[in-house]
Amino acid sequence: MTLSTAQRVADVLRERIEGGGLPPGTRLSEEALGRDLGISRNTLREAFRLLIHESLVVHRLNRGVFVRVVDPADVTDIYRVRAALECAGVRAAAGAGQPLREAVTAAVDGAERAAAAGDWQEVGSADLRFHRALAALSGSPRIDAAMDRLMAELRLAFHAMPSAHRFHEPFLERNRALATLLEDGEYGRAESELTTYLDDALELILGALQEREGENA
Amino acid sequence: MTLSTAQRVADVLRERIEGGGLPPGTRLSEEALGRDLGISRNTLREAFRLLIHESLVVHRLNRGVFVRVVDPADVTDIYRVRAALECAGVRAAAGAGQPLREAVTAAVDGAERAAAAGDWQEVGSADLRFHRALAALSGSPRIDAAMDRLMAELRLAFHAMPSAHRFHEPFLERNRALATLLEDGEYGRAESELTTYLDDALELILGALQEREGENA
DNA sequence: GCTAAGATATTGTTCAACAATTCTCAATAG
DNA sequence: CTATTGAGAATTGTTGAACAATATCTTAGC
Repeated sequence: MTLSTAQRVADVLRERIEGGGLPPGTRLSEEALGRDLGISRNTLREAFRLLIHESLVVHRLNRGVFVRVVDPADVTDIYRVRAALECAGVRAAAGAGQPLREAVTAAVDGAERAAAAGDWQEVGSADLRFHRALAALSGSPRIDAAMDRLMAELRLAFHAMPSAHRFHEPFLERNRALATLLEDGEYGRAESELTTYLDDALELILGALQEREGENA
Repeated sequence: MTLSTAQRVADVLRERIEGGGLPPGTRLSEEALGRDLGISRNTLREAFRLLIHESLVVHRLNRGVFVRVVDPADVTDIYRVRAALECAGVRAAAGAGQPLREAVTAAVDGAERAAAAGDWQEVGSADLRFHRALAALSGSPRIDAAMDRLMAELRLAFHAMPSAHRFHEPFLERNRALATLLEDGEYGRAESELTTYLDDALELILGALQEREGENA
């Protein structure tokens, strides 16, 4: 057995959460879930710890674990941190190695290919890879890890987005523009464009969240 | 009891580690520690997970957990992230609220008072507060949390520093200069000064680590 | 001195029982 | 009718034990 039971259970729960089967705010009862999955409470708790580390769920003492709720304040904060890390990457681009710079271009290429094929889910993945590649230009393992956690949190918020197509389409062109600016060494302009880019994306998401909020009235 | 057993155990271990009672590289035996602290292995492992999340200890599969060893590559990476977060704070200074800006000045004041009193340990604490206040200008809870983790990691490396006095003295003046630049709205100059400041500090620490490395030959 | 097989010790995983805490909900006082 | 309180139910926290998997140490043989 190369994968522990707890890991497999965590995989199942991760799928259910990201698939929408377990909506944000849901309480994950140890007894009910354990009986459902045929495992002991202790093993389930071990699985919870893995998901807590991914910040997919949160743990409240003596109250249990709940599927993470990402509210507008969280999304705003996530974009603040992204701006800091991705801008730092852009400013480090001049001194970054060739492989790191190529990863940026490769992500944009992938997004355009996926868009041409109409695979908008893959466009979304490529977009995440693009932004991760920007931050990775710093060459910092800690920044890479931080970006991964931020992206995992964002995925939860994306559940509220009505259409991946409509959300990602306008950014395809801007991704390409950013990549070109970097290739041309226009780091200052790339940074200011990236800043407004992130502000625009944040506003789109916040708008979608607010609309969805209105529905529950 | 408002704190879980695991949390209290984690607190005890954190103190022992930061106090030097458990030097970097020490293996934390589950059975021995559990017997020593009067808790079960399961609870101790829960405490370990909290410390792992703070990156005070590391876990190696089937080998147990060890007090974190911070090597030169780690220190370099930590300073890369600090540069990204603190510079982001400086650039957000214009839009930051009055309390956040006052915290920066207050930290510099505190450091100077402590230096005048000859309390160099307190100078070190005030210096950390100063840099945390810089990053906090972004107004981001996630950035605050990240800075706390980075500082905790750095404290482990500081154990290798021979003299807090010699290390901190030259930066007292530069802290004041930075705070003044911020008060005067000279954000561009503040950022470039901060960048060279962090580079200098990194070099000092790396030098000290290398010296200490030489001693163990 | 070095290698390999076996013995020992430690961590990984799972379980079931008990303790401590929170939650539910009806009864009561205002 | 609302707010409070308290007993009981439901849920999580903690423990100790057992067994499996892995690493480390010991020893025999070359």
